[in-house]
Amino acid sequence: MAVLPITHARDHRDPAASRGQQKGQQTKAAIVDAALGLATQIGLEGLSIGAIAEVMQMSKSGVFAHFGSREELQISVVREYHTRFEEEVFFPALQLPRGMPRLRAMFNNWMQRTSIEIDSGCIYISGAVEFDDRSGPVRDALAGSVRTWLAAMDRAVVQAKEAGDLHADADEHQVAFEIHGLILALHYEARFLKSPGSVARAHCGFEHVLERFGFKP
Amino acid sequence: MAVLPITHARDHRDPAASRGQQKGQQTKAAIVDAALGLATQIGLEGLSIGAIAEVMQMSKSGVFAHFGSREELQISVVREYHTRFEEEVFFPALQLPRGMPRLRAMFNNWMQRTSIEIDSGCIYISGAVEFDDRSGPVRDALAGSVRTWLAAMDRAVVQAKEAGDLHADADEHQVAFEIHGLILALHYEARFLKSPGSVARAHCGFEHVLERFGFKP
DNA sequence: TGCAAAATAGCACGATCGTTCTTTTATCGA
DNA sequence: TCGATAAAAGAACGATCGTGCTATTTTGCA
Repeated sequence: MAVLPITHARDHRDPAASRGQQKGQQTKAAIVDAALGLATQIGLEGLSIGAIAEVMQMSKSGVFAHFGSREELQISVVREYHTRFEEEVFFPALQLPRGMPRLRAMFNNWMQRTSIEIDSGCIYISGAVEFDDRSGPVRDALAGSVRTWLAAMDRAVVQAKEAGDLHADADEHQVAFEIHGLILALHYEARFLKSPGSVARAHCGFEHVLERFGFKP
Repeated sequence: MAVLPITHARDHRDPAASRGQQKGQQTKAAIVDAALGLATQIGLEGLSIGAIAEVMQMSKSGVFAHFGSREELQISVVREYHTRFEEEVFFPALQLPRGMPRLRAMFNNWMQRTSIEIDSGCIYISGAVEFDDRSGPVRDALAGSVRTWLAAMDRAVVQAKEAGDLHADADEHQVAFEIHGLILALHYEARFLKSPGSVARAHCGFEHVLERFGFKP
């Protein structure tokens, strides 16, 4: 389905780029974008081809044909979210030197994204609830993305230890665990309970974690 | 199924109590029990009258008649969960003296319930995701229950301050916020990511929070 | 500009959903 | 045990779901 014919001329110049410019691929990207917007609000399981078709002003079958199954659409959405998360949270932090600057940047970027997601929702959090006792490719894609990010957090903590910013005997995943908890509490209390001041509490909690594990400002 | 016959004597003594023992009320309680079991696994929104009817070996309309709407059924499930949560987590902790013993008990009971819910799921967490940008009576019931519990946590922290177990200037909801984060991280990492050692990390994190806010063992 | 192929639309399918209405069965006091 | 009433079943409804199949339209190169 959606077979790409590759002409000689295009093939010569830049097959990947030309492929990305065909109408189909462009529409598909737009569908994934719309689907991601819907998924952040109503969850991956709440996604329906019909609702996406309405948003896109397309027919159900027109949308469907790009993916072949709802599951494949969900996976595309997870991948798109992963890409954006990396671009927004992870990559900018890599510009900063290892150790405390980068660790702080990672947390701050994560927090900022979560703050935005107080309105729009986060599929790493909603997806975890929807797929926590299921199996299959969607769950695998989701868990893979989250694990990748948490592993990056672990590495950032290790680097902070190596830089002498945190105690050498600090358990890196304990630090990451407590930070993860702050993000989850922020999302829960701000998005569900609508309680004000959650962003400040998460920031405050982050400082506590750093102090506890040896950071001296 | 499992019918309790009602004697005259009962009826004479307390009509209200006997009414509660009529077949219908008993069946309704059994339905709510089954529905709660389902909801912890697939969420409140995943609940379907048909699935409950199958579990109960009843007809759809037989189940439906007890509630009048799916929404009313969901609310009943939330209320049942609230009751059980109180009985299991909150009331036992009230047996202990105010201050650190009670605060510890509340956290430990909460943790233990969350540990069990690694297998069964927690509707305070899944429900928060499902209803975070919706309105209506189900959301209200859910948010009300959660707020009640978090307020009890706040009070327990205040009492620990009054008992001199925590710093007098500690912000009680900051403490509760960080504790809440630990519970959420435990649930996330254990239930979704299946990563081992999460229970120990939550325990460890709790001690860190206490230390940070002035508890000296 | 014409033509193959890709992209999209249209339609129908079986299933499941919550809900309503009617009918049958079970319950329980008199 | 009878009879009123509560409880449960049964059937049907409109809606929506994912998905297949077959037209139709659009695209993009020769």
